[in-house]
Amino acid sequence: MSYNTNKNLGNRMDLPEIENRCKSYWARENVYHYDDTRSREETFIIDTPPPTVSGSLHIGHIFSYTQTDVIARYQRMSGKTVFYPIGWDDNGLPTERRVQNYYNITCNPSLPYDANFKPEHNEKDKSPRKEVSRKNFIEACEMLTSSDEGIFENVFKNIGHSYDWNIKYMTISPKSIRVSQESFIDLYEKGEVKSIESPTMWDVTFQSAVAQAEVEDREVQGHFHDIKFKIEGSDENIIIATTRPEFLPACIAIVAHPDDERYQKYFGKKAIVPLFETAVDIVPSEHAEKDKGTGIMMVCTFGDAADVAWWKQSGLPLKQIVGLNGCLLDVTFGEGAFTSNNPDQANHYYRQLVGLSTKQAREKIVEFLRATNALQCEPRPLTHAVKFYEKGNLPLEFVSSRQWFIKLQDKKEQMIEYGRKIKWKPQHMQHRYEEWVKGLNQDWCISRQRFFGVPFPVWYKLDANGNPDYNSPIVADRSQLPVDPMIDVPNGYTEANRGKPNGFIGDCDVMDTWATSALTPQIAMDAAKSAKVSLPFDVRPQAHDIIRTWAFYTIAKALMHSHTIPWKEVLVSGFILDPDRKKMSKSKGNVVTPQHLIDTYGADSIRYWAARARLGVDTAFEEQIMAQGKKLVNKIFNASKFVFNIVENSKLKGVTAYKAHITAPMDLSWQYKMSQMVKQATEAFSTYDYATALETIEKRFWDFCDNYLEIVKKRAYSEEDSSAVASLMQTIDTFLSVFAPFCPFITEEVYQVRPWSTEEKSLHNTSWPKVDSFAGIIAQDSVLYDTASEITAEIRKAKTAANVSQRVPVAKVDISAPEGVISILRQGLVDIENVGSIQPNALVLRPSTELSISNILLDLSAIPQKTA
RNA sequence: GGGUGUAUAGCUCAGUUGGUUAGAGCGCUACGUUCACAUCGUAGAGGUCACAAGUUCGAGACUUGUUACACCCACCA
Repeated sequence: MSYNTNKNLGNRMDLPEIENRCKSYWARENVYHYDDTRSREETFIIDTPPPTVSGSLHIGHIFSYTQTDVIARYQRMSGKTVFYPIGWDDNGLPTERRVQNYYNITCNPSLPYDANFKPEHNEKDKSPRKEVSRKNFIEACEMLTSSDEGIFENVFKNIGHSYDWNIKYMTISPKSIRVSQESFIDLYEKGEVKSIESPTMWDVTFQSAVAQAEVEDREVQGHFHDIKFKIEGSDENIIIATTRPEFLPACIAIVAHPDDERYQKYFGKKAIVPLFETAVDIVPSEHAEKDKGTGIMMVCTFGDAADVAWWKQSGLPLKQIVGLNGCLLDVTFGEGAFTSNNPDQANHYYRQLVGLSTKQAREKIVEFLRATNALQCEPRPLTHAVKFYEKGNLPLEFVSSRQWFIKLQDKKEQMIEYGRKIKWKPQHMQHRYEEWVKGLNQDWCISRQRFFGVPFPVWYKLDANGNPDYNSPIVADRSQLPVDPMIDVPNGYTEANRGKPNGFIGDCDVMDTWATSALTPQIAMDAAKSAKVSLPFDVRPQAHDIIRTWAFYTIAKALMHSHTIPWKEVLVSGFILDPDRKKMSKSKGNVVTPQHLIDTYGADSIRYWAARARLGVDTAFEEQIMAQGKKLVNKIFNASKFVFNIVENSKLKGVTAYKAHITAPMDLSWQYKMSQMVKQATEAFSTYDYATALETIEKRFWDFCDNYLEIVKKRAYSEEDSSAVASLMQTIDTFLSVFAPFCPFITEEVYQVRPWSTEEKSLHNTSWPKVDSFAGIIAQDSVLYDTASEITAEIRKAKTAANVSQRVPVAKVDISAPEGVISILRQGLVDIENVGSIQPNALVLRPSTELSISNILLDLSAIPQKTA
C-alpha cells in the first residue's frame, strides 16, 4: 500500500496527520527492519540502553535517545543494515519500590500464593501496606511494568525512533533470565563468582545488600559525642569522640596513631567501655589520625567501612549488634564475645536498647551516658558525609551476611587495558572510567535479598539436621534454564525434599539488576538469532552517570565471558539541566515530560533540539530551540511546496531524470555549494558528530531559501528555462535526504508526494547522497553564486536603509570586481537583475582589484503604493 | 582532599590545526512584505571571549596560576 494516495502536500502543514501517516507507513512497510542476510561489515550494531520503566520518561531521555536515533538513521542511509534493538529494564528494586507505592502492597515471602488477589491502584488508600506472597508480588510487578512499557513504547514511536520493534526485550523476561543465569553459571564454572559470609553494606529499609556502585555519600547533620573511657587499673580517663555512640556495646578496641605522643603511655593497657564495662585493648594503629577528633578512637563492629577493614585484619571476634532490619539485636553480656566486668549492669542497659533502631538507640545511650556522667560535654553538632544506598532514605549499616560476589579486584589492570581499546566520545569520558576502576576496593556483590529479579540458579543441600551446605551449592544444568529455585527442583530431587533434612533449599535471593543489564549485548545477540550480530558491537550510547555501573559492568562481563571488548565505541550523551543548571531528575521535581512538547512543537522539532547538542555536553533545557526547529520544519514544507508548484507549471512536469537539464552557470555554481554541504555533513557523521552535520545542512538550507530560491525564482517560472527547475528539484531531493535523519516525518511526507517521485519506497530506505553524484552538475567553484549573493545583500541593505520596499527598482548600481569575476558574473547577470529588481542597463560592471558594490540609485518614483 | 569538565552577546550555544573587523538562533530596536512561508523578510544595537601572567610577529584557542559552577570519587572519630 502506498504512503498517501492523494499525492498532495496541501496548503497548510498538518503535523499530527503527517506524523500518524508516517508512523503507520513505517510499521506497515517494516522500514526499520534488521536484515540478517547482510554481512557483519555491512551491519551497524547498537547496544541500546534499556530505559528503566519504573522511572518517569522525561525530556532528558528523549534527548539522548534521539541523538542515537539520528546516528542510526544516518548509518541506515549510508548503506548498512542497522541492528537497533530496544529493551525495557524492568527488573529490580526501582520497580519493586514503584509497585509497593502504586498498589500499596509489600512482599512477605512466607505467605502462600493467593490466586484471587488482584492488585489495585487507589491513591486515597492510606492504610498500611497489604502483605502479599512472593508470587503475588511478582505478578503485580509484571502487571505494572507491562502497562508502563506500553506508555514508553508510544512516546518512542511518537518521537520517530527507528528501533526494530521485532527485537524488543525485557530484562525480566524468561529469555533475559536465561541469558543472565547462563552468565552466572559460566562465571561460577570459571571460578569468578563466590559466595562468602562477610560484612556487607546493607540497606535496612529494603533489607538488602548493595554494591559499591549503588552507594552515594550524603551530607547529614550529626553530633560529636565526647565519651570518657576509664583506663583499667587507674583513675585516668581518655576522651573518645564518636558520632555513633550506639556502637559502644560493639566496641572491640581503642586505637591511636603509633606516633601520637599523647597516647603512647596507654598502648598495651585496656580501656573500660562505659555502661557495658567491657575491657578493650588500646592499640597503636595507622588507622587513627592524630588531628581528627581527639586523636583516639574506638573500633566497633561495625560503625563504618574503616571498622570493617580494621576488624578483618585484627582477628578479634565479631560483635554484631545491628540486625538486618537496622534494629539492635538481642544479645547478652557475659556470653560469647560480649564480655563485661559487670554483666548485670551491661545487660541492665542493653535490655533497654534491644529492638530500637540505631537512631533511637543512640538517643537512649546518650541519656545513659549523661546520667552516669560519662559525657565530657554535651554533644557537639557537625555535618558529615554518610553512606546511603542511592535509592534509600536511611544510612547504610554494615551487616555480616552471606552474599554472592563476582571477583573484580583482581582484574583492575585488565579492565583499564580493555577501556583503552574502546573509543570514548567525548574522549575525556575514558578518564572517568579509569578513575573508577582504579578506585575499586570491593568485589561486586551481586545478590539482593529481594524478589523481582533474576533468581540465582542455585540450590543448597540440607544435612541431616536441616542445615544448608553453602560450600557446595547445586548449580542448575544449562538445559534447565531459566529456573526459579524457589519453584523448580534440582536434578535428583523432588519437591517433597524441599526444606527437609537431607533434602535441599533454593537460593531465595535475586541478582543485582546491573548483573543483567551488563548483558545487554548478549541479550540482544540472543534476540537477534543471527551470527552476524556479534561482539564487539559498533556503538554503546549511554549517559555519563552510569559509566561506573553500566559501562563498567558490561566491559567486565564481556572480559570474563569472551575476552573481548563489548563495543568499539562508547557515545556518551550529556544531561538535560533545568534552568538553574541542575540535573533533571524525578527526585528534584524538575522533570519536564516529553509528550506535551511533542504535541506542541511536533516530533521533528524535538528531534532538532536534541540533535543540536553535541555528545557529552550537558545542556540547559531551552524550549525556544524547539520553536526554532518548528520554524525549520515549516520552512522545509513551504519551500518544497513552492518548488512543487514551479515544477507542475514547467516543461519538466512528469520528468524524473531531471539532472541533465542543470546547465545554467548560476545553477552549477549553486550545486557546487550543495556538494560541499554533502561532503562536510558526511565527514561529520563519520565521527558521529551529528550536531555539526546538522549545523552545516541547516545553514545551507536557509541560504537556499533566502538567496538561491530568490535568485532563480523568476527564471524558474519562465517558459524556456529548464535548468533552474531541474536545479530546484535536485536541491529539494538532496535536502530531503540530508535532513532525513534529523526530521524523518516532514521529509518523508514531502518525499512521498513529490510530483517527480517514481518509486514506492520510504525515504529512510534510500541512500545518503554521495559527493560523486554531483559530477556533471557542478561548476568548479561557487564564485558566481557567492558574488550574486553578496550583490543581492548590498542592494537589500540599500533598500532597507532607505526604508523602502525590496520591490523598488534599482536605477543604477556600480559593481567593481576583478576581471575574472566580471566574466563569471556576466554568466548570471539576468538572475542578479531579477532578484534585485535592477532596471535594464542599470548594472554597470567595472574592472577593479576587489569586489565592491556602490552608487546604488533607487527609482523612488516606482515605489509601490502602500495600502492604507 | 583527588579526578573530569565548563566559563564567549540579555538567554541557549558554535568557534576546526594559533591568523583580517569573534559568529548563529532567540530576545530587543527599526523598517518592509498582495505574487511558497507573519511559523515571513531586511537591517541595526548588543562582547574587556571569567581573571592574571607567560609563549608568539600574532592568543577566544597554547602554557602556568587564580576564581566560579557542575559532575564523579575519596574522607566521613
